[in-house]
Amino acid sequence: MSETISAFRRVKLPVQAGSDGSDGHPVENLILGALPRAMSQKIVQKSQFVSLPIHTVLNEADAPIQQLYFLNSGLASILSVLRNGKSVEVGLTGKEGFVGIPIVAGFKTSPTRVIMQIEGNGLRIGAKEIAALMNEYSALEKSLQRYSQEVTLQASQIAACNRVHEVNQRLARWLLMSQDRIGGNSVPLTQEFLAHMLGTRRASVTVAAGALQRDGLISYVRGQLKIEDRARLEAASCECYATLNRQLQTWKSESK
Amino acid sequence: MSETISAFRRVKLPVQAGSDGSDGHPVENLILGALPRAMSQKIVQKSQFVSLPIHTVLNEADAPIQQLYFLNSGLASILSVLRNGKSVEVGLTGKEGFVGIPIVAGFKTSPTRVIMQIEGNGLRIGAKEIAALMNEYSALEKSLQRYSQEVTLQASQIAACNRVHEVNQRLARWLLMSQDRIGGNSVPLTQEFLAHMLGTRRASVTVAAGALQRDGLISYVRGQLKIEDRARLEAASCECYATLNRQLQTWKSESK
DNA sequence: TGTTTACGGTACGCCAGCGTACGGACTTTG
DNA sequence: CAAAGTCCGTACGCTGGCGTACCGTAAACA
Repeated sequence: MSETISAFRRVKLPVQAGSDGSDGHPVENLILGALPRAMSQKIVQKSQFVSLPIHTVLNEADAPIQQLYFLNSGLASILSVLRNGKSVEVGLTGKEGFVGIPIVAGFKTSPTRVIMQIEGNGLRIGAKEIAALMNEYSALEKSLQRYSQEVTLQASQIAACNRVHEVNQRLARWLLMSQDRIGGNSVPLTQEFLAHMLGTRRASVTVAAGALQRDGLISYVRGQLKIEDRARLEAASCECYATLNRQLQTWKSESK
Repeated sequence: MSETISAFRRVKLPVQAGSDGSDGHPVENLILGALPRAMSQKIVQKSQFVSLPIHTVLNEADAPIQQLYFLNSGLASILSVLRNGKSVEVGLTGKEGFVGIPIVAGFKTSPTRVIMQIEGNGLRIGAKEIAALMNEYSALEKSLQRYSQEVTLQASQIAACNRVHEVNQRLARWLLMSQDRIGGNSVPLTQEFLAHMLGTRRASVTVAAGALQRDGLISYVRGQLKIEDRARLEAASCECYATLNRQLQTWKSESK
């Protein structure tokens, strides 16, 4: 792990023209989509459409959380940052969720870094604005709380997984989880960054991914990874993937 | 790890006489203590005082969460349970918090097991009752939400810690965290269960604890562990302990 | 076009921790 | 008091993964 995570560059977020809420940009975020249209419209009005290139930092550790993001596409990683610059992924967010969880409980800072792992776009809204909207719309508040709980679940499972499962399995789990969140079967990601996600060496990823490729579960070339046989990839993964999904499913049915 | 975690026995919880809310049992839980007296009184009225012997299961994984616990004393571990019966601790709760987090977000089940690691007592209240009270008192709801977020923080940090830090450091961290939660400097716990907490072998704990004892940081005999030199124990622990505390402190000041 | 950078394959020595097992000391129970 | 159980120390072989380093090839850039 020669290169520290500080290699992530800060990128300016281009605010797209026509992002005044008057549309032009379809909202694909699932939390917003599940809200009554009047409610989500109001949120869209108060927010800006932003492109989110790879490695964009959405939240920096210990920095005040100024805004919240609803992703439409792409994938963000929630990272726990260690003193030596290393970091370990503790959660994954795509269009099914939002970024800026501590805000929901009324906190203004977070000890975790959130970065775009696969480029995409989304809606950005100020912390104050969303707080006001949460007060106004209890349905919004509830669904943000629910998603927070889902991320807690992820973190818990990953905590256990990191302790007891080996790289091969964790890699398979990560690929499955990311595919679920971005859709499609192509994951544009280098081994270097996969290593950061899994908190391991790049060389270990090379070996693990090599084995998966040899067996025909995945294929890849220079930062373009493709899932070839999802069923067998699930079999190669540790139980954590299934456990997580099962619970998310249960919760989904409970909240109806 | 010859013995699986299923060795935890289910224990009947004796409901103490005089626990009708008319007192006799002082409330030492900090969440309840921080609420306006009228509010906490109401909660106490609706709940029962229970003794919680060691290894009592407060929540079983995947089982419906029937009640919520406010501990007055003792220590509970939140465990992620794996298929092979092993389990890994992802969080710690004492009198500063409560047990039954998913309820706050409206979920009825949890994938984690919560057990008493150090005996104590607390208040038990039905899930429905607390839900009703949360509706009535937004201050209660807020503080439960805040604590949920603190547990998420724990899980995240532990996820990273489990990945990159070694047993010695993790053991020191665990001892410090538990001391913070129970007060005093004596931790009644065998190496066997410490191993379960840290997700490692008992033999590894023996070695790590042996080193700490040799250096005079702790001392122990047969399940009675004592912290002798807290300052040096902090130095022996990984950064995770300090990081966690710093963030909790920050949040405490933010929520004023 | 040639040069630089990014990405991935491989290798080597090393070690923390695993699984397992045995034995000694203390404690509880009959 | 003996027997059974609990708790802890220690040991041994083994391996997954670490740190590091080097090299080939593909892509990006000047």
